[in-house]
Amino acid sequence: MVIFKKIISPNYFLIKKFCFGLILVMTKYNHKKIEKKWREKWEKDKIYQPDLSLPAGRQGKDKKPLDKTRGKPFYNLMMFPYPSAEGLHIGNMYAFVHSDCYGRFKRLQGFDVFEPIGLDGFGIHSENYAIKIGEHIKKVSARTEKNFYKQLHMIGNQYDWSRTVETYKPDYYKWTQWLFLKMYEKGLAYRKEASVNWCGCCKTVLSDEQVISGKCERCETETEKKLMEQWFWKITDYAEKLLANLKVIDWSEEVKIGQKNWIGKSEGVLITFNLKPACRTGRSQNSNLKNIEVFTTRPDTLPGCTFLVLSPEHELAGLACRQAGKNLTAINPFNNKEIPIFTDEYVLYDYGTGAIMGVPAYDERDRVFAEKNNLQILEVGPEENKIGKKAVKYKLRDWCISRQRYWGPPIPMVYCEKCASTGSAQAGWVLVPEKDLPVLLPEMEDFLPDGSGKGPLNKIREFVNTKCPKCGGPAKRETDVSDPFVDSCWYYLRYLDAHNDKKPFDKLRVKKWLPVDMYIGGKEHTVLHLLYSRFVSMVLYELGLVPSEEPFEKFRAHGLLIRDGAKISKSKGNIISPDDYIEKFGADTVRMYLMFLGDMRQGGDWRDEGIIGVYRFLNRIYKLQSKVSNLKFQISPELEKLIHQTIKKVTEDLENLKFNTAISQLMILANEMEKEKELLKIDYCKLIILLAPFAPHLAEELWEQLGNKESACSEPVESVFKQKWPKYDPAKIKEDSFELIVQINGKFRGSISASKNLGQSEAEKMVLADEKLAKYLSGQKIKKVIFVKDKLINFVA
RNA sequence: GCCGCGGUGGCGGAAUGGUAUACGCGCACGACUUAAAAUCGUGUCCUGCACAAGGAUGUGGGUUCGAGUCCCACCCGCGGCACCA
Repeated sequence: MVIFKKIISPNYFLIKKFCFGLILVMTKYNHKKIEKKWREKWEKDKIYQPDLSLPAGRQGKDKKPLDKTRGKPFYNLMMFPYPSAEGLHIGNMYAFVHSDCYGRFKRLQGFDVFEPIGLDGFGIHSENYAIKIGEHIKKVSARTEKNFYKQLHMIGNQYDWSRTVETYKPDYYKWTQWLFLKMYEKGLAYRKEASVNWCGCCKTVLSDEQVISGKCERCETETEKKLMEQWFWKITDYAEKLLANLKVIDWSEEVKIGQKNWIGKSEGVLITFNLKPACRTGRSQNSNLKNIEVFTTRPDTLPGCTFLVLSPEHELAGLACRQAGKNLTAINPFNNKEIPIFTDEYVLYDYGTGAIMGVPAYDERDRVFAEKNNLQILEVGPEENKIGKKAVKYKLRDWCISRQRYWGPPIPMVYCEKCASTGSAQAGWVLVPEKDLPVLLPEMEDFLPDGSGKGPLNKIREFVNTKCPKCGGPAKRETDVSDPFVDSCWYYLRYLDAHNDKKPFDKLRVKKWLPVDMYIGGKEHTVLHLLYSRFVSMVLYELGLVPSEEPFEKFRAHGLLIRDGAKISKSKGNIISPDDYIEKFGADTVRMYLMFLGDMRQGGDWRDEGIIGVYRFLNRIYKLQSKVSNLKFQISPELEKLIHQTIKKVTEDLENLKFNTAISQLMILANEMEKEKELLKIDYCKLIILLAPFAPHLAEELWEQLGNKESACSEPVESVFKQKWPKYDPAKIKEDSFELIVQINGKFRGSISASKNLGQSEAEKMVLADEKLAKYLSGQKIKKVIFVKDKLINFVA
């Protein structure tokens, strides 16, 4: 019996599987075959490569002339992924398909669309992942690159695959280092001491995101702050411009607010407090300071100032009181009263002047401090005064680009003692000249930090010991690598000239394509990537290398994709790999479901149950083809109107990135078309073009199949993406009748079909003539009638 | 604590101050089928026998002829920032 079961059961399942498969073939379109066919065709015909020739009239003799058949350049950019694990997850896809759908829409509208892709592979995420799985980062990167690109092919986006960039390849980071050169030459790169997070157990520097509530992410040891010399870029010089330009760029409002708050401009006053004369002659000999300057936005509260507080790093901090005492005192310039000076950590060294005036009556934190130290709280009213001078301060800090890690571009600087002593180089630091770039990231087996506090590159003597480019003497290389945000702040430029080893990007070419017309990405990048990119673009603009200060004309943030109401994360075990769904339902279904499940700006909730709806929809569209007739006949006016309404709605929704409602409108049209016995080919063609940005593979296939039949479509049979986006006829949408909403006391009681431009008295008569509606009014004393033309009538009793 | 975004059926989600719940999922019933799956059709916010009448957009107020939408206060969820004087 047991043996019998063993024999029969696999066969039984095989038979079942076969039958099921057969039915699938009969009732479903073959997405695997269709999608593979079109992916290959798109790539073979290089159909998505834009015209990157130089602007007309300015190209050299041997450059090919501008192809006039292509449209206006449209740079459609999406945030390139960082391959931190083996493969892309559905959250990455979420952003990419929306962006691609928009790009395809623009292509159909006749633009010459440039839509590139690449990998942001340098950085701590990738490095940590490699360390975690115990494999060398280079090996891991090679593997993830292959897999990421495979997945990105599968989703069917219209990428220009001839211009991919990977930030961790020498031909890319050579130019990241070049950017450092430019910054340094312009006086925007400098070195200073700054604190880093240090884990004493792992003996390594940690990034802020690796410190979870004061503890090391990996070993849970309490982290400490360690002062180290680091490289900075002077983004603060551009604070005002970064702020001011927010008014002219078309970006998601929330992101602009985020940047504004991050820049944190506040206008106030610098007030000088003289130290008490006795103090100066005494213990403050080692400081030249005769006074303390504070920054305040409330100079009118000066009368209530009863003490000063210095940050612990302040020059005079050592002399001030740690507890109530009178080591050092100052004079309040408003009332000449002597007030104590304290030191406390609640005052930040790098904001304002590193010193504040304590006004416990008006400031919550000052009051807490005063109460703790039993200080006087003076309840006096604010009073306008002219003490101090106006000043503007920003929260924005300079950008620390140093990373004491391995997986990044080495900062192209050399330290030369000889040049330092002769004063021929600023503090001994010498730039690696452009001709010697790239400074290659050396191969190393063990790229874990060595515990010295310096980066892992410090372990390689051959790398560190070098010749000074200036004097030729012995010198030492910088062993820090740069922040991955440096890689990503300029990648959109490199796409345009991805394989040029003579220069980072072509000036004329960027002139043709920049600024980026549409940039879609996550709002988690509100303040870092998006601010750094703007800053660097401003610098390049001043150098005359790019055509505009702002890199991204239009930016739209998308929301977070969650699953079953929860954030998608490994620990929750709810990670979705797009591959399985693409295998089962096809890329078109996955694309469309991602766009259908919610508003892009708000994010969405992926439910496995929901994807079937979109799958059914695409199959219905496929089957509709059998209703297409080659005969000419008059379609119903209702359907004709719906077609025009759909064109209008889908066009407007796509322009406003409302993909979800655009799809629902397509569903409405398809549902109506299904009810027809026959469809005009020209109408079905319109539906296919409208569908194309969402489900490109299926649209191409249907377009081709239509072309094999006779006539009707005026356009030649070719890629559907070479067709024109349909236009709607406003006259066909115009209604001559409408449903008059009837309200009694604001409550909906019914509606009457009426012709447009109906007058109020006419409308009242119609309501009274309606038995059902009139009964609501009988016995009521009507005080007032609100009449909104072509919309509603409201009787107020 | 501050800033931003949100809270609508069983679920994902629609709604220029004017018919709340489009579209989709699920569910129920029906058609096709020996049967199931697939597909198609009908119905589906709640209370009610009702095509009678009410009640529902986080809570409480307000403005308005009329509020999911505008204003005020509060509660909850998500994301970001942490003493920025």
